[in-house]
Amino acid sequence: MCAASLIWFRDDLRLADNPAFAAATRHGAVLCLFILDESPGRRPLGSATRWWLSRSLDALTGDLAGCGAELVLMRGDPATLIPRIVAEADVDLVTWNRRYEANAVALDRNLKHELTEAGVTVRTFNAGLLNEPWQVETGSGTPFKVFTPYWRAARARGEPPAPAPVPGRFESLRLPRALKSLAVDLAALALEPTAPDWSGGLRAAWTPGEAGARDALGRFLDGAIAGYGPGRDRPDRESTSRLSPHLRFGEIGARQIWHAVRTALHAGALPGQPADAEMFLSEIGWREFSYHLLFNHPELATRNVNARFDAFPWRRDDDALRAWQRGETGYPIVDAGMRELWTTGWMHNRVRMIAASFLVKHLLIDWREGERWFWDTLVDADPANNPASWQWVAGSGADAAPYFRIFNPVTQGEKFDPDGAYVRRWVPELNELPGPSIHSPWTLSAEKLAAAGLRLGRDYPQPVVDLQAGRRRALDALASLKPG
DNA sequence: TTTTGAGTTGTTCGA
DNA sequence: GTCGAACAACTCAAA
Repeated sequence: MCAASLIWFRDDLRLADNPAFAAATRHGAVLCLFILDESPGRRPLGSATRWWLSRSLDALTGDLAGCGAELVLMRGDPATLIPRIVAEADVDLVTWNRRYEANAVALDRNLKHELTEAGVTVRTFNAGLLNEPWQVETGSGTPFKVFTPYWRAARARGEPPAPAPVPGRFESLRLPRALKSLAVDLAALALEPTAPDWSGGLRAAWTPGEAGARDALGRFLDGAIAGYGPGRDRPDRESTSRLSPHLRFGEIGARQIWHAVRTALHAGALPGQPADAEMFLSEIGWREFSYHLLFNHPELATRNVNARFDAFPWRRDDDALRAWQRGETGYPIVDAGMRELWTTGWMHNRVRMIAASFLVKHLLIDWREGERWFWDTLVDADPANNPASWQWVAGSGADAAPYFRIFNPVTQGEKFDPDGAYVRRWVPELNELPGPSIHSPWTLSAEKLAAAGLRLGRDYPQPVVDLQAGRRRALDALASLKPG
């Protein structure tokens, strides 16, 4: 019989620098498979990532078609589907790129064991990370809990391997007739919203897929990476890479980004700004650190890393939570961010910190509420980044953030959106307010508000909480936690 | 084992 | 308007 292999695509929806895909093509005729993972215990994707996934699968289908191959789609539990496919299709090699969520790790491990017992070769790879979570450890062999030493140790391991090109010609394997009934078409996965279709803003903002990821990286290296150091804090500018959703689904890998940045730096294409490049690479480092945390804290999305926070006096306030979600808190920079999120499925990183801090500190609402909302609405909602970042903001995570770091949305707005251009874009009802006063409309006189055609409480909300009082309440709540 | 320096992203107050 | 200090104490990582 002829050699046949199965590549199981998951969070690695690309053809270049995809080691599992490359290994499958080298082995024999390849069956390309994606399963919408509905295994028990798997956290369902949020609405925005479902939309992205749909578009990304569509792109991957096209890219594979260009190689004369077909992407087979299924839904259900991979633990039962894959052995069945392997047996029916007479596959003798199965490959995939590793995942790091606890339930996915367990599923993959059991499946590998079962297939190996059945005489099938299973090969697994790292496609998404510079270093896998267990590869970076302290001198005493324990996981890191602080970013800076983690990143130092990661860097000390040297350059990541150079990315591999798209494999050359390969033979594709068709799905056996007996399995046809398991395959579904993309529409049947029902990943995209229909009634109503709210995805217009997402479509306008993004091009999911490997080619879209490549373009985004190219644009960033040609533009915003110069001056990234200070520029990345400016939501009023196109100052970040916008690669996060592409990374989320592995349309591009960290190794590819790393080497593209280094190459541009060496070629002198980044005019005298190694510091900007370094700053950007450290953002990739934060993603790596988040995966390190997720792997070592499997319940990162639901449990405080710092158990002392289990006693934190969170408030339940459904009205305030709803105001935050809808971008109606009365604090313009927060509302702008939440509306950018709602419209485009993405929010500038600086504004994420401000909006998250506002929910957790000023409103004293449990970080898990925010994490869940972001999980549902962000196109880049990532199982490691999202919970790790929320815990970082809340102070319950593994970091050294001083307790008194409470972002003031007015100060932050004046500092990082000095002309109010970002607020004007997403909160158009404030458009006529003059200069920096746009960040604190409640301080304006009735005359000035009227001149801008604005009545607070009708055209735009009164602040949902007083900043001074909210800050005081958060500090008191933090002080109530017993020292560990 | 003990010690020591350090820890992403801030705000406020008073001189 | 600008600037430095204060804001807790703790934990981490490495020597």
